Amino acid sequence: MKIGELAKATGLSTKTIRFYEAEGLVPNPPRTKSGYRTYTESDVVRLEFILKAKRLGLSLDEVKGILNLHDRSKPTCMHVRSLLDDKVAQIVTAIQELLGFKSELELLRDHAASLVDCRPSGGNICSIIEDSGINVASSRVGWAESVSSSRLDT
Amino acid sequence: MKIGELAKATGLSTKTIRFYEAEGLVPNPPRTKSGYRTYTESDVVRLEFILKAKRLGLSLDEVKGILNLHDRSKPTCMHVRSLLDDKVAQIVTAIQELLGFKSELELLRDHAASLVDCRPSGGNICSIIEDSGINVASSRVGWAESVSSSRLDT
DNA sequence: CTTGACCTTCCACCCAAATGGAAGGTTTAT
DNA sequence: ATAAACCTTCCATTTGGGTGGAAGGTCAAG
Repeated sequence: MKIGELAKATGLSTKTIRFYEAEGLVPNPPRTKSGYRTYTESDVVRLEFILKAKRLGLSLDEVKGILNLHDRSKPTCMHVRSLLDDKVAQIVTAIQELLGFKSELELLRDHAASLVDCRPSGGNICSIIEDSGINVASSRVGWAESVSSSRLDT
Repeated sequence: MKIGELAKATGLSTKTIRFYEAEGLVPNPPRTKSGYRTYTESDVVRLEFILKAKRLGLSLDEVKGILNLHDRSKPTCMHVRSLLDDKVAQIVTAIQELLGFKSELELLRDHAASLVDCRPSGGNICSIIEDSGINVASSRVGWAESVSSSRLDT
């Protein structure tokens, strides 16, 4: 199977497959004498595995970790279970932060709705934001960040 | 005030302040005859405003939009309110997606815990993932993405 | 007068996960 | 024989929010 056929079989682009190869997610395939990559069914399986794992929210690095274990014939299930546990925990944390943050924003929005005059009374730029009681010193820089960043560092 | 003092006053680095200037978030400050940037208290206020708005989950582009309105003396509150409304809506969507995804993962994890033997029965790499019923064709590529991407595009 | 702390500009690089394109080689069908 | 379709490698770009460093100018204290 050439790379284009593999691409069609998996729905990935040839670019992406070569990218995965460069990233070490798929092994270097044997080449024809003219240099073309040749693949087998097992490569389809492997790429589909990668797609499923990605769909589960695993990063390419995490998928790579699982595949490396597999390739060295070590059991992957414990590893995968703890990865999944970590993901669930991350999601729970994210949901909690989002809920807290949502009520913070709603409070603020309702306060804004109650302002008779839109011009700031004391604040210099926008009283909605400046009267918000938001602590500038806080390290949180946008709620999205608490939710991304999924590396587990081995 | 020189840039280093402004940095200390706001907790930002001098790099970041110059970056914000390049991005149009803070105006070009007057310079000393030797080229040093000179700031006043109002720049402290402006940077603190930016930090607060960022803390509220607004992107630099969104903050810039608010500041531009303010600098042209147009009322910003309506704009800010709708920005806030949009953010709340985004958060609600994100929470719903996360909840759904969490139960998906939990199902999977519980299935994994019930496996007596860790070695895959039919799957080739990891039965937890390969038996997951995850649809490869799905376009979702990780839960984090549904939660990031906060542009509102005017 | 020199040391060290500060300032300037500009350019490159980080993260993830690819995508786009140029320049050139190969295979297949007509 | 030649065009279309495919393949190769390598390099640049994307997004967002900055960070690092080089090369050089300036300023205050001792």
